[in-house]
Amino acid sequence: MSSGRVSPHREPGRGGTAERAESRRRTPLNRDRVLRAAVSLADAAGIEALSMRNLAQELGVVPMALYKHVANKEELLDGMIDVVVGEIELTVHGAGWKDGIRQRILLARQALLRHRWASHVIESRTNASPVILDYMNSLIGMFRAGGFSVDLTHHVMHALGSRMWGFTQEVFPTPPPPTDPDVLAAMFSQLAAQYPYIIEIASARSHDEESAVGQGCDDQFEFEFSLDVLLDRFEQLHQQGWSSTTHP
Amino acid sequence: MSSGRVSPHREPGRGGTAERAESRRRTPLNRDRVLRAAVSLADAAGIEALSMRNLAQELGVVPMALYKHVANKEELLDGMIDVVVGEIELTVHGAGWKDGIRQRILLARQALLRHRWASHVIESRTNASPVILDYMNSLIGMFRAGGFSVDLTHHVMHALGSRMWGFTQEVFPTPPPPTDPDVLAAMFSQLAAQYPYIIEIASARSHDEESAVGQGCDDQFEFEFSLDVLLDRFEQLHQQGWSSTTHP
DNA sequence: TGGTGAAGGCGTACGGCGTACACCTGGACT
DNA sequence: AGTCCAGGTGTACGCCGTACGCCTTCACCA
Repeated sequence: MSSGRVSPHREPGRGGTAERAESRRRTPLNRDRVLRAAVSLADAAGIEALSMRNLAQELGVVPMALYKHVANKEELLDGMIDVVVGEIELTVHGAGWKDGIRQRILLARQALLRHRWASHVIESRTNASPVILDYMNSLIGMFRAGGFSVDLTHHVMHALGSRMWGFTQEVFPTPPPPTDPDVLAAMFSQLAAQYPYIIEIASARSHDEESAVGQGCDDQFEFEFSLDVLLDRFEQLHQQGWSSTTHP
Repeated sequence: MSSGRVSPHREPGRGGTAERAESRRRTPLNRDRVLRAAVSLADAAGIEALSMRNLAQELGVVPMALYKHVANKEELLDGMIDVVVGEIELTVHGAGWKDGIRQRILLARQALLRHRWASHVIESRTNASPVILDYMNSLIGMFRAGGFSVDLTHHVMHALGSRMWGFTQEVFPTPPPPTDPDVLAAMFSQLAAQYPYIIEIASARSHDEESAVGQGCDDQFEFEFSLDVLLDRFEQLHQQGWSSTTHP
């Protein structure tokens, strides 16, 4: 694809007509275009396909050209996270801190879900950019506005952890459900003997589905359940005036 | 280092005396030794220093030799996690599900803390080994034994998430505290203007310490706080007979 | 006792990665 | 007209995981 790409420097390209064709890619690359292209590439081909070389090719440019706009790949990833986090809508809905925070986090979740690689990348980041700090600061502010003490807010933010970005690390393995029904049945009975409780749970959540094992859960439900567990308990602690000094 | 290493194949080595010197490394490598060495290497030098080449060198062997014992690096990482998870003490302490689970998870945390790379690796795994399934199965069993319904147990395990391994993804950036006091003060006032709430929190938790900003939190306290938030709320939901069908 | 087969270590090689470094070029500003 | 420099180029280096074929060793059995 995009086979008609030629190095623009070789052609004088002064002719008014030909210039138009080149104009798009001679627009000097800038940091923003690089980040956006990186996000698109990761969206389309997965984060593991995002190499400096692939990204450069996508932009019709030689790999080293990127280094004029980002210091290195780490900084590229930081910038990509900024783009995603920047998409989080910061308007406040709902009444009261609890509803407001709930809605805010669910909006964050939507942004993160549009870029499935983002949760993995965000967890690998070690430096917080202003965009990240803005988000955190405003979230903290919502607790404070709800009357939470500085102390409680601090611990509560820790307890939220990565859930403040709207995702839960899926440490529950959802292995590929084998299609062959015989194989599935055999595997099922063997697993049932060895891991009865896991099978019990996996089988139970067949509300609508009759397909016994696997099949995956309703991620959105699980997320909201977990979020509410946290928020509801936060509320209780707040109401009973919890403090780390009185409850060590 | 280890300069005296020579290919054993070149020397007949039949002489009884010289054989002893070689005996240690001619002990045929096996999967277990490979995994253990990998864990040690990651412990000592960090997970990013763990390459097949480095690991091979550590074992006095050529890189490709490892592939006779592990299929590829992914499987190596899986195996390393098995080693770590296998270190989790599965004896049950405390009375009642809540205490039992709390203790169990804190023991898991200890194992994970002995291998700081493990939390990052465990999150990147996509396949659950029998060792992992064993741990999960037994944890689920503790909820069930405590009278939790299959339904509630399922959601509760999701809510635990990676905390069931005893770690919390530290999405809170603890940037390096600049040593120069002047720089620190300047940075402080600038941050205070832009992220007042963050600064408020960061400054507050100076119980024992007087050093204003940064400095990191008491991880263990934060972990236990978060764990208790979850377990306490789980208990309430259990007592009030929560069910996903009645509380959609 | 000699032959054989498998287990396990070896060597070479390939394609991909991030990126250091020197170079070139076109356009803006003096 | 001359200078500067932002920004794109080309080459090269040292890592990485790992495919493939070879060679040694040794247990086993005829």
